[in-house]
Amino acid sequence: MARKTKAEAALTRDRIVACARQVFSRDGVTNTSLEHVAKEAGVTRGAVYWHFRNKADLFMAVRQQTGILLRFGDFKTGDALRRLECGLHDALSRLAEDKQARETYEVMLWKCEYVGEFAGVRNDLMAAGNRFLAEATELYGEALKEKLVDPALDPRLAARETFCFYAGMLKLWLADDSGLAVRDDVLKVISHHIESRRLKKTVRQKAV
Amino acid sequence: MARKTKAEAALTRDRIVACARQVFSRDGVTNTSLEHVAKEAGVTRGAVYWHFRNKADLFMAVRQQTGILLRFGDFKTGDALRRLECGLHDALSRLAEDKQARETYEVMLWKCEYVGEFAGVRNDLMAAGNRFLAEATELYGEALKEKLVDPALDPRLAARETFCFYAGMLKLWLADDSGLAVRDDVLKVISHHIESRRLKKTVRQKAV
DNA sequence: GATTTTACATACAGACATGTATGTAAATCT
DNA sequence: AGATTTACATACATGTCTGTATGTAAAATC
Repeated sequence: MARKTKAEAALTRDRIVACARQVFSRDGVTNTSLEHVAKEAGVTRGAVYWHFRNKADLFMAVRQQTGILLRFGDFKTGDALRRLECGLHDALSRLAEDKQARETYEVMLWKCEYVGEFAGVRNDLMAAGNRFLAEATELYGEALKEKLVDPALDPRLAARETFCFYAGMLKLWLADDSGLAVRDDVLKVISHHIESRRLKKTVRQKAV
Repeated sequence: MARKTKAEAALTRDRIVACARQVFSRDGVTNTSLEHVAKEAGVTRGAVYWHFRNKADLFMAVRQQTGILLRFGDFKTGDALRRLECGLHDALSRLAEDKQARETYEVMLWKCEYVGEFAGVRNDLMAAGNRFLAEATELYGEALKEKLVDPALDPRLAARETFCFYAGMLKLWLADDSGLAVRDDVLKVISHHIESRRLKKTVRQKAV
């Protein structure tokens, strides 16, 4: 077969990854054979095995092609609570707009078994979770200093709570057909979660 | 082969289900062949196919063998918020004590791909979720009537938030090795989630 | 311009899973 | 007590997936 140019090869690689994501999200990771992926991408398994060592390796590439969802650092305006809210808001909005991100996360949360070679992926996920926890703890700490929240609030617990909330929301949002109930008003639910912590002025002055 | 008595047959059936849960939780649903399950249970695939139509059917049996985790109805004492808290508390405690429940939920949340025949299971899960939502909404409504919470609280949104929180907490708690951080103080996080909604007396009287 | 890689396609061998068909001895029914 | 059904074990036929080995024509290198 006619050898492809380097640029062309990069294109087929990208195409394979994109098709893998699509097929994974349709059939589940374990159920999709590399031949299914290859056929979808218009190549043979030879091409897939040229670019990737095996399915797990391809799966990693799928994950890498989709960037991180949550970037608290992007938001510099507003107080700590608002920055938290904006971060979560932004993540869910991106999910709604970006089909690629949606598919990738659906695969990770609903169409993948974290076993064997994939157990490592779960550790990756949890590492990302720990970064979330650290950032959220930081932000709640700030909120405490700025007296935006009940002075008795424990930033560590609050961050863990928000983490659980976010993880569950993401998963439920992605449960397509059945998740529509949650999907309708995620943004409101997020605001509710964050804003319900905010102390009203009259409350802050007169409470206890 | 010597035909077994009805009682004996029921025992082997139970044994197959129990072993299936164990193997599922170790190797993932898609990766386990019915022969693996059979071998673990000390029978052949013949026995498995006698009792179950296929793997999906067996999986349903695994789910059914483990009862429902969350029973708000069991708690009659205390105000609405406390009953909510007790329900969540109880679910997580049961998870910590009951290995069977732990394995079953680990399979459902981490070791299963919701695709094809298993898409129906996800709908089951979401139906259970809707019951959760209904009960939680009810309880928040009560809390509102009893003036335990901010009168501006929207029970519907609050219930959805708690639902997301619970779903994420369950999933994170079950991420064994990596989830230990969350596991240590789930109970405190739950209390934090519920109690942070409770209006303090001085606040309730003087706010706005 | 000859040589060496590259980017695949094709071919091959082995493992494994599934569903069903068939056999069978004992439990259950009548 | 004979007939029937049950609770499996065994055997079979088939499809599928994986990894690797090999072939090849054109890029890339020199």
